[in-house]
Amino acid sequence: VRAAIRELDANGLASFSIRNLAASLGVYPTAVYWHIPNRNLVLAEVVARALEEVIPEKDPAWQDYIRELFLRYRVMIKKHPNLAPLIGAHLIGNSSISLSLVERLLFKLSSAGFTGENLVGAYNAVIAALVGFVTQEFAPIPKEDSREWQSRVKDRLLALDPQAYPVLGKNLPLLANKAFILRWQSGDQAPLDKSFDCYVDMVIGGLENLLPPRH
Amino acid sequence: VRAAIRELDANGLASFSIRNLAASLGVYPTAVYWHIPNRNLVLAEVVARALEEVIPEKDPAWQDYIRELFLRYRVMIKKHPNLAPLIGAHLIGNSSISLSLVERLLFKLSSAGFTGENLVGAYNAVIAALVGFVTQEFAPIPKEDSREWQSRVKDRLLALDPQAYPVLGKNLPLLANKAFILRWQSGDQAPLDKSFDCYVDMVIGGLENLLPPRH
DNA sequence: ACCTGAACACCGTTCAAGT
DNA sequence: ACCTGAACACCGTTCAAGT
Repeated sequence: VRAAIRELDANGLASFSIRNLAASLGVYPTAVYWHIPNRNLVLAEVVARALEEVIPEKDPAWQDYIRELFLRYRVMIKKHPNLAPLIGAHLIGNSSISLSLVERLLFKLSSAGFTGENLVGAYNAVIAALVGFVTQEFAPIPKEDSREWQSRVKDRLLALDPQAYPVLGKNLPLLANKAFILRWQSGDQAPLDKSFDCYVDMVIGGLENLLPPRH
Repeated sequence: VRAAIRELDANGLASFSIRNLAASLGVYPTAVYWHIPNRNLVLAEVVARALEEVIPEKDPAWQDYIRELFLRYRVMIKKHPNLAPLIGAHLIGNSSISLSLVERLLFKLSSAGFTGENLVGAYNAVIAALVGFVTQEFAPIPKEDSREWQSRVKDRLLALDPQAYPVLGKNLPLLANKAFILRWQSGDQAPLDKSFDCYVDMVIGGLENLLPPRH
């Protein structure tokens, strides 16, 4: 699993193969299959290990717990950006991810006042939000033809007709390479720090808004 | 592009190959390369085409516009669940996605009162939230060993120690296969309708909360 | 203009054989 | 217990050749 993480950090998910993993361990590809049943289970273990360090250690008010959880998740992905699509867009990890993460979050949300169906809704909303922003922020750019791809994105923005797209045109300097769909670099090159703070505020504010009225 | 969407709907992203695409068109694999430069550009066009139908047609208050946008995105992904990871976890689409989508959303957010850096923050928060939930809801399960994988997820939940995980244990019937990390089916089999509504409320409430005070 | 066909450098995985 | 080695059915992409 450690070797797999090294490989993923170095070469990305698209290039991760059992054959490369074996080579990095100085062993024949087929030897790996004595230790693990298949490629997906290697990735599941990688995801589980990475998420271990995301669980907050402190135990503050629920709002701060959630903020801390979001920040820690993003810090982890900054260290391992190539894991972003794996956690955010595949269910592979579900068989291995620690249930402590889940229990702790559920506990915090129920202490906030969510119960029953509301607890489920709030939990799902938090997990979705936790993973959603960062998955997209650190989504990989196409590997083979990255140069051409980057200039296609960039050029069509610079050549944009401000008559046809007035708000976009007016705010282009603020948006170019700093907003989703308008970026030609991923989060490791062009992080969206400010927007992420904004997003976390939105999530916490929205959750407070969702709380059933105290009686 | 139409043939590619058919292939993706039928067999998923993992199985999508230029060779299969060519076969479905009754042609040699290499013939495809006369029409498109590479596999990624096929996928970029697919993403762009799918997102066209997501733009709301009506022009209501910004809160309802955003709700409509979220609902339409989810309806589209319900029709093409295998596109979820492509849009949510890769930047491939950025070179082809229609800028009208962006302009319309920016216009609505600026009409709500967001300007400058706040506009960027709100825009990024909305796009992240829009794609985040649905990407995870419809994330594919491992293809080859789906049976074993499903029972691994299911069995460890059913065998869970309620002493060690009290909140999780107590709410297990509400959570099993209905909450992120605790699911063994994807959104096409086990949709998270209620949680999604909850999530949209959270996002809109959070955005209102984010608005700079009127003067 | 558009397709065939051979070729190259890759994959995950199985299975028999070694030590 | 753990690894080698051959093999199978796949990939994306290039390049020369056909019509």
